[in-house]
Amino acid sequence: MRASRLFFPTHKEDPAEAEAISHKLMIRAGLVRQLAAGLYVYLPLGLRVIARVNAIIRDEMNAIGAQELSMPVLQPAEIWQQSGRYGEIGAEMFRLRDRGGRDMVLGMTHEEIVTWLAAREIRSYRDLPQIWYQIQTKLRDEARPKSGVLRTREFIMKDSYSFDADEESLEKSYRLHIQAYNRIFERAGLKFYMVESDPGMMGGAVAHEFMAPSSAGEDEVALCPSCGYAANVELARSEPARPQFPAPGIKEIATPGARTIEEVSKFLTLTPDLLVKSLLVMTKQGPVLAMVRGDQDLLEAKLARIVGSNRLADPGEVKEITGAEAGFTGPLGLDIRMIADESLRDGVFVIGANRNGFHIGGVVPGRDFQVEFADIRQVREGEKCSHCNASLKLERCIEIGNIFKLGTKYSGPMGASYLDEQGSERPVIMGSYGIGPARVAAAAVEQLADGKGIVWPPAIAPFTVHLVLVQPADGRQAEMAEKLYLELAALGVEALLDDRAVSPGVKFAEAELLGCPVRVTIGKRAVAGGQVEAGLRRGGEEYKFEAGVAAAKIIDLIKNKC
RNA sequence: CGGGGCGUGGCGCAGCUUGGUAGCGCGCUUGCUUUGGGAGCAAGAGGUCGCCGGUUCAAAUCCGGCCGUCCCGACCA
Repeated sequence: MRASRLFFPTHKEDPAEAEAISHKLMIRAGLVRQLAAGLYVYLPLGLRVIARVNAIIRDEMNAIGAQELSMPVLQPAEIWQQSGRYGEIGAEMFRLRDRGGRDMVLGMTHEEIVTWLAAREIRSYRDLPQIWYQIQTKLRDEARPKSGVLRTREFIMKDSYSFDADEESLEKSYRLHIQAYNRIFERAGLKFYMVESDPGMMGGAVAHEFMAPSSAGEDEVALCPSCGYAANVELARSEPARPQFPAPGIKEIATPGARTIEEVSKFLTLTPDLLVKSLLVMTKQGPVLAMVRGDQDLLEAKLARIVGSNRLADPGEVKEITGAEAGFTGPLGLDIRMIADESLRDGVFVIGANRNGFHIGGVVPGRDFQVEFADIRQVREGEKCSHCNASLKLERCIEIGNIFKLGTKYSGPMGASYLDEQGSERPVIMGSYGIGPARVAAAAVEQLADGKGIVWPPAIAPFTVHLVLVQPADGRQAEMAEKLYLELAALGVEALLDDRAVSPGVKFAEAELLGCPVRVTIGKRAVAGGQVEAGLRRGGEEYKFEAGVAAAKIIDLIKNKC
């Protein structure tokens, strides 16, 4: 491709609306343009990157025996009613009517459609197992699109679905996906982890996410450097240090004006881990008292898994239910559901007295009041790993892929079943697996970019070689560059030839901004010395090659150093 | 959905407090010069100041409403 013909509008300055590095650079390098919140146009260079990511995905999906197909984005609402998700999912799903007044949706994912297909076409255990995939557009009316292409309302996803006769076979399909995903992300040049994740709305019991560490990510994962335990903080477990507890023995203590953990702890000269933080939350089944240690934070996602969706009670509700103002809430005397974090087990704590200006000390949860114990706290950096006792690290990550064991969540209600060897009808056991190609690209930008621009991993770079022809007007330079460009093409490497009549400074700066792995310079020095210069975008090493053998040498360089 | 910021030529911004005929840098066009690190000189083109309404002799500027977009939070198959 010649730069003189390539549409790649670049910007010198960061766009005002961008915060994330990938967002700034993908706009500056002319990869994407924003149409509206969460809607992006992919320009030629951006699309080339996505196409290369997709090619890797296809390659590795095909390698595990998956078969590509394509399913509609526009879907009848009826099918979502069958699975039950039409009612469960709220404003995040785009809903519309066709001209005949039929309710339709724009697909946010394709479990329903693929299960519909399986229900009709899979009949016998002989038809199993199957893995079907597509690379298709998804639409979600996101509450908050953000960070460029990292969270958008319309995006493409590689989604695959496995169909198996039993759990054991599902395990195989699941493992095959793990294998494929590891290869895909390695080939794409990313640093990533596979972590345990919350199955969430997908249903099913087991799920993992593939996470690319980056400060632009929206998720946080807990990692054990010693045993390899890795989990999304939404479900990560840990062993917090246990304080020295005082002797038990209930006694009321006046704590005038001390409401927050900090104030009470200061007033009583006790460390916060000797206090109980009692939070009144409102659920569909009524109020629930959630308790964590004073030094810890409640993780709402964990609580939600036990009590369903919930919100913090407002001050009026607290007063009505506990009889005291927020700040003095505690479990004693309340006749509502109570859930305490596991770290409150076997300890002696100070709790709120449900009486303004008072707390109660010497309380033993489970003995002095009835309570369910559960893990409802947020893991903190430095807490001990539950498996090996090493210190956990927390890291912010971009979710680039996920895998779920669905079981019969969809096949059951939608009637996807098969006849086994004994002739009895059984539901198909399913799995669902996603990858976001745009997130893979953006994560690569986030992880590798430097002050000058993007640094693409070779496998997903828009071009592997960026040929800078310094002075196109100089016939000898142009001839050398053309020759090398054609030689590279003959060897299977499509280069970007910068044949534009712009100043050298612009060419070099833009080459760095675009981030192709190898930059080859042909200017007056090349004409005078018969050598071309090749430089690596990553690391910056420079090489000189005799013009006659330059193409072969550049190929070697790509193979060995990229 | 709650909180906050921003909306002025293509891009990045100033001007708004204190109302009076819209400015800077980059980019773009033309010419000449230049040509290994975002060139120089000269001459140009390009703006309903997000939208609607109000106040005023007069509104980019003050007031009200709406819209868009970004950030934090909630949410997130």
